[in-house]
Amino acid sequence: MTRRPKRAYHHGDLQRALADAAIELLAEVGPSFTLRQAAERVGVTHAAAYRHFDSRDALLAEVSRRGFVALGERLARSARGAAPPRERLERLLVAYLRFAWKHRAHYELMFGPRLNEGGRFVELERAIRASTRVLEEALGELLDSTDPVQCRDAGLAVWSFAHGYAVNVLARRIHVRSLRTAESYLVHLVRPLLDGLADGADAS
Amino acid sequence: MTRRPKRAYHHGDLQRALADAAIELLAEVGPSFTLRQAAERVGVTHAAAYRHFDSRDALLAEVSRRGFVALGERLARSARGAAPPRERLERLLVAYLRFAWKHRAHYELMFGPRLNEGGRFVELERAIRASTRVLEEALGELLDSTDPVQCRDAGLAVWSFAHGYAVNVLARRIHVRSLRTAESYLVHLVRPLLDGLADGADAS
DNA sequence: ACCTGAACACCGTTCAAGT
DNA sequence: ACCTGAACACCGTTCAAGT
Repeated sequence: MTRRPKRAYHHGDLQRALADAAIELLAEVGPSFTLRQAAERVGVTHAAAYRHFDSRDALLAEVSRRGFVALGERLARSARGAAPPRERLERLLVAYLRFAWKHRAHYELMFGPRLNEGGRFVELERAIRASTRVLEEALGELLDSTDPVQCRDAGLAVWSFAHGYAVNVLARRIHVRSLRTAESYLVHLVRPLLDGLADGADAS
Repeated sequence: MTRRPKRAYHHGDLQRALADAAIELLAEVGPSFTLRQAAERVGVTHAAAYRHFDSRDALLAEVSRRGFVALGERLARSARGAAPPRERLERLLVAYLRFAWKHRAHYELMFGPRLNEGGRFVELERAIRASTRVLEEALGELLDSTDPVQCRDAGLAVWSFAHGYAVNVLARRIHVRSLRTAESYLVHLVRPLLDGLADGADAS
């Protein structure tokens, strides 16, 4: 489909506009934002949304997908500068935390109860996998390994750690005064894990 | 399951009955269960719920609190048998995963967007802290340390890891055919972290 | 093809009134 | 003190009708 240049939303890409509005509302009023609010923000009747999304959950899934795409981009950019793998990993983790911190509600939606039950929303799945690829690559270098299984395991371990930490920070179960504090505490806490991974690779 | 209108509830502990019903509904229909459904299950008008809870969120907070109490009990019980700290920790992690697996929706609610914003719900906070105490104790033994800061850091690291792993399993981002498989994979993945923690304690 | 208007069943919350 | 009945504003979803 051809994209009309700078038309009003009504004639242009309403699907995209609704997702944009939903992401804004997520930041402004939280996860209980309404399909009708999103439609109103775009300047369209709420029934119009159903031309582009099967349900509110389908809209949420698209919002979630866009979140993973954005997260993947941040991670990739943060790892760009050439650096020893150890430092690269720490930068990745910090970038991960920053995303969760700055897009709190969006992040919580991404990791909330499953939006893609039943195998629908294949694109969401793909976006998730792509977002963690950078992590596995950096770990491959740290472990000096090309074994995909080993890299996947390590990637999963580090990702799980980062996510669990982010959740604890967002829920204020960790008392930090600023994002900066949370960042350095994360780097501090993850050190044993990275040490353990690197040593384990040596031993084998 | 079977609708049984319990006459006794009306004169008894309606607050408890509503929370019970909510937990059942969480398992049966998921997180979008309704305050009205809970009231109907108890055999009471939905307006009656507001005599015991300020809002639906308050009911959710109570349900969450009860979840953390239950989780704390499982963890404590799983660690009871005398065993080397390493094995004890692995049992704790397995018990943690089992809880998340068996009470999926309840667990997701517990770690979902914050129910206790604004410092209300102090009891929820206390239940959360209590549930992780066993973890810190076991880590104190592993690290052979009584330094509370060190134990808290280690506890936070292991807890973050366990939570992140559980979320990835529940979201089926990790492909496991059974709970048993998920358990042993968890033990496998967490090994580097425990190694790193133990080694780090030796070095200092 | 895309959107509107109107309707439906349902929801959280409130409150005067019953017991 | 605890609960009911009725009401309010709002929601997700559907669909015939407009353009």
